[in-house]
Amino acid sequence: MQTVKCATCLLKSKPAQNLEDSELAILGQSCVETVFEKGETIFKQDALSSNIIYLQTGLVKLMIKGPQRMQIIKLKKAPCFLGLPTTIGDKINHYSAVALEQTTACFIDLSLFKSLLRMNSDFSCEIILELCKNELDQFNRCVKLVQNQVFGRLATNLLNMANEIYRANEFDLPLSRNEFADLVCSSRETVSRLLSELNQEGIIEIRGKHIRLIDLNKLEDISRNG
Amino acid sequence: MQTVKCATCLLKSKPAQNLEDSELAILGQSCVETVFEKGETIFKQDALSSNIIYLQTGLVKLMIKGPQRMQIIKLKKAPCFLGLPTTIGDKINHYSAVALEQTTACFIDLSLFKSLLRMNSDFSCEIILELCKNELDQFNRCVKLVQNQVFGRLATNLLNMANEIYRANEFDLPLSRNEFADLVCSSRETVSRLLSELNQEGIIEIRGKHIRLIDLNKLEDISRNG
DNA sequence: GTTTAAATGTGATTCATGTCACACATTTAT
DNA sequence: ATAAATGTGTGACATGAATCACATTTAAAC
Repeated sequence: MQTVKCATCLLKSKPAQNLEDSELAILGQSCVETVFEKGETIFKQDALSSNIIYLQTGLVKLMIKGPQRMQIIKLKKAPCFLGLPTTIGDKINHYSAVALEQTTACFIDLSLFKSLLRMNSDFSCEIILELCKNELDQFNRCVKLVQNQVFGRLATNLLNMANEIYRANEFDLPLSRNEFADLVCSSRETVSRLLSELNQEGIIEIRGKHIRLIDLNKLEDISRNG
Repeated sequence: MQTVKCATCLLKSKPAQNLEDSELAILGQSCVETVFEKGETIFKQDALSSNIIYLQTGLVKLMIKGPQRMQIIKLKKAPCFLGLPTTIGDKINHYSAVALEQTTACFIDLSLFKSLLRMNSDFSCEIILELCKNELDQFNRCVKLVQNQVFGRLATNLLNMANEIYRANEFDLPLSRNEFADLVCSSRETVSRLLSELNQEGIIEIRGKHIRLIDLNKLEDISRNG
């Protein structure tokens, strides 16, 4: 039964914890679950969209087309909602989402989502809170982007993956060097060079995509002042 | 009577158009109006805050402390709400707001604001919409920041002021060269140089702070591809 | 009106990082 | 298994823009 499924699955997300059984039941009726393999596009910039996406499991990159090249604006890890800012204003996606590993996503009809917002004020307040947090994060990302050099941004993103995504100091990079460059807003060559340098100085250990953060203090320092 | 005042003033903002008379009356009771002169700080990063600010008239810069220097993240023109992202999560301001011209601001108690969000779902939906729009804007700003060079960002911001803030091709820059540099994420010297250059090429005309945009097409072009 | 301080313009210099070039490795297709 | 395609490391070089240094203008203070 889909109703049950929604109740057990969506409840992992903080805003949805405020939804009542009856509301979850409504959700369940128009909630479609889909599995995406690594590399598959979940939604695409400039395409029409009338869904909010709830990311049940997996990892996703959000990408936006710039004047020169594609850029990764952030990584999103399940459980979370995707595509609120892109869907709720007009019906056109202003960025793309691509799976970085096998990912389960539920498509929620936008009008249904909106009526949930109206029905349950605790739910909508949590959504507001999350949006506010996102905006702040984005502000800080911007500031770092300008005032730190590539070295600092690289360190920041490595730490971020360790702390927020994998919760471990050893993990496999979910991105190619090229994608990593798009994330830290640099070029493939520079990223490659700087990773080697960190490796030589014993701050990290890197073998292909596998990475181990060794000297966290030094990384923090580079992240702040680099 | 304060109640009347709120009804006539707040209604200019789109989200507040959804508030009912009774709700506006509640607002009026705990809404404090203050006038800020040019240069005065409305709220300050790292300080405690328990207010949402409604900007009635005027122009404000939002600034954030970076590892090296202060940076202007955006200009906000009345009428609008200020400080949602900074206040609603925790109680600490994550950025500062400073008046760029004489500005009238209403301080709204946060808990009151929150209860309005709960009471009136149309209101909260409009707020969500505005937050989503902000996040998108911020994404795009980030992308431009990285992929355009200073010339392009300069042009973008000039056009922005003409179109969004002053709605005229001739206006007085509300910022010093230093502040303008903080806005386009560059240095005072570079901004000065590039403005001179645009002036010499007859794309803009500049005399001190007074600026006139002449060749809008060329500016658009620089804004896109510069 | 004179003095002082702040804001601005412009040249010379330096540096981080993007770009080009190519070798090598790894994956995918045939 | 071999070929083709894609991803990666590293050197050489070019360049946008920050920084330093100083002249000059504008605004503020007395």
